[in-house]
Amino acid sequence: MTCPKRKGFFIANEQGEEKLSATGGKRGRVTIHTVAALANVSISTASKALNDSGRMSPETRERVKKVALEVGFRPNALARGLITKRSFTIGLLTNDTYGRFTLPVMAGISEELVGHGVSVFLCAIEDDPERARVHVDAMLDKSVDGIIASGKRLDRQLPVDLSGLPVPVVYAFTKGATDGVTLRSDDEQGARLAARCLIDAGCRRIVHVTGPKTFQSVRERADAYRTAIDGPPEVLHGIWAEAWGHEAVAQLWERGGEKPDGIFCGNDQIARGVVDGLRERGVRVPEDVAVVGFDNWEIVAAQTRPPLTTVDMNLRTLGREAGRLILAMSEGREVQSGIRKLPCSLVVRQSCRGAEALAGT
Amino acid sequence: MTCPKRKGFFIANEQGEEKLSATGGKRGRVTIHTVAALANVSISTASKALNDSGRMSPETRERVKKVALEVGFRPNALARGLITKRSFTIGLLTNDTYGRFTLPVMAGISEELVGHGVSVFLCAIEDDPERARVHVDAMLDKSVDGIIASGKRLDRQLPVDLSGLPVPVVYAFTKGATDGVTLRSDDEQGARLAARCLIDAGCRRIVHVTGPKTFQSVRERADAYRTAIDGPPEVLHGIWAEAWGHEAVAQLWERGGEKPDGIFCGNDQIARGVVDGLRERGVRVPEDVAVVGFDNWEIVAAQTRPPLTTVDMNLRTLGREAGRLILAMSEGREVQSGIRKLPCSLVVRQSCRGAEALAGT
DNA sequence: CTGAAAGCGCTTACAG
DNA sequence: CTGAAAGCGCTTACAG
Repeated sequence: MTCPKRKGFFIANEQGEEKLSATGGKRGRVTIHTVAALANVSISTASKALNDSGRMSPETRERVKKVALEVGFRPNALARGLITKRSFTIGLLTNDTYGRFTLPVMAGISEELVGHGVSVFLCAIEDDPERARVHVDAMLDKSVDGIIASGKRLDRQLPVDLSGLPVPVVYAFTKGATDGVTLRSDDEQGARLAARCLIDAGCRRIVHVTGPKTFQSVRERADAYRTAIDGPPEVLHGIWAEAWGHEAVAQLWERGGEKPDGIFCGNDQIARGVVDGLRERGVRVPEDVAVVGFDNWEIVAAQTRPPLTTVDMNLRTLGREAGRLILAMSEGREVQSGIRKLPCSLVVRQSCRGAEALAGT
Repeated sequence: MTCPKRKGFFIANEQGEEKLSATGGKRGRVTIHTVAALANVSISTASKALNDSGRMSPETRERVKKVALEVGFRPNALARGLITKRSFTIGLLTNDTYGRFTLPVMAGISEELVGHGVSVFLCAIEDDPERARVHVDAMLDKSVDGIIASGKRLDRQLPVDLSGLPVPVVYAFTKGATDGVTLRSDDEQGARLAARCLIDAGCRRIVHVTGPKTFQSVRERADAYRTAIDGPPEVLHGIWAEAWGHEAVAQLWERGGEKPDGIFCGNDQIARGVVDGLRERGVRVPEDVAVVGFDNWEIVAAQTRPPLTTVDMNLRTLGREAGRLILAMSEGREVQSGIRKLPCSLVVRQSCRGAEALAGT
């Protein structure tokens, strides 16, 4: 035995043998003591070997790593976090019950972070300040490395003040602190994409059927639509529902005058109502009237007859970006504050085929 | 000064003063040392006072608690977890990308646990065994107190083996280990609810339009339907899509013979297709044909014209139950293994009004 | 090149 | 009734 006869040794070796014989491990996980004992080094050296820190002979480092691998050693994140002040966890706060926006964002965040060993707490707070507070406190107790606040409107804040928290915060798809880091989609650019698609499809008279004017995104999309089209703009405001799509078609077709040959809708639900309304009137989509939606909400867009051409806000990418930023901030890297607009893209299905239609494809 | 002049004191008091002057707290959070120093007790006593453990004079206990409240002391969950072996975190593993099932389940879990200080890691694994492994390892590293595995099919397992893990596991809406604890909805009872509603509405010839026979839930619902109705059963299998609903209506109406006066659909998407198909043929719902769906997927059920009467699997309740169970197990309480079926309920909207229709309400 | 010691922020026997 | 000591499983100066 070349091991120094120190107190920890026998215990460690005991564990080691137990671990080697029964890899299930009932009496707790294998700790760094086991690895150190088995590799015949001190736990300091074991720690440094595994973290690629400190200086030691390459042989020693390799030997320790090999042993660690063999016994399936995984460092206890709680113990590590206590010292390093990094817990490798972050929190995602959301008030989006349906998950329409949260889920893609969450997928992106997770995608970006899981490779860095970071896990994500999901906290659904549903606009309840009390509950929000409880969740935030629970996360701070657990020393999260950062919090991503996500919502469903750009012009509303979550019902809890996240400024002045001892951890970095990134806002995604919700109104953030003025000096915070905020991520959002570029709705104007998205609206231009939609308008461009309709124009390319040969539409001359394009109407915009959208949601309540109180939504910032509604105003932005409408503004972009107004400047993007050639003819006189017409914006019809209503609620975010299929029924409003029907209703709008009824209004447009039951009044006198020229009918539109292109309709840009504020979201996919409205678009679906519009398409259904048109079909019921015997108006063909996209031959007589081309329609473009907004959101690319698969369940709505793909089931519409014909399937919707629509603007995708690339929420998953937005989530990845949020993950990247919160990681950088939690590692102490400087991140520029302000609002970052991420581009939308157009998903072409049947309801508007853009230039293809004219090309006769 | 009545404080013993021990080493920790000055540091603690220093922190205490900093904390009291600037409640923001930049130089780390306030620790139990601060509380102890300010309350003039040892940290052991402080700890016991705050945890309502040990014995001491009520005055001392109160004094410590008061100080803790004043300085906003919150125990570091990492440190506490290291000792008590409870991290007050659990993991939710899911392969349900859309969140159709996961979100309500998650809401229920969270609802049940947040009051106990437990936070939930959400891990979306999308049927990728590799990713599942990475997520599970990351959670074990963080010493989760338990894992809830949730899916979207009762007859499929998640792509990772969760048996033999050092933490308890509860399966929700997915196939679990044979000796595990599994939660699911009672689909047969749900189907009986649907059949009963149609029968009560006066339907004499009820057809079942549903999804692929390969799904266990499809078979269970179909079996329950067969025994629940009076007349000869007829089950049409297809895919889980609106298009199949249309198609089924076409098949039923374009062949000779008697038409159904009631249709029980395997999910809300199919039901929506059926209702749309009927309307397009001039068949009135519910007057000529009553329709009942399954899932109560708000976005589909409420937007259908007329809105769908449908079976709700009460996934939120299922989530709460899963939370309750995992909490019990993580606290070492015995929980009976096996499959637990939770009852469904019927949400009555317009497409089938059950007995009301006959009552003339 | 390697290890003993101190310590992260708590809890829990144990001693007085 | 209260506190000193040991320790959870690690990391990190520091000393040799």
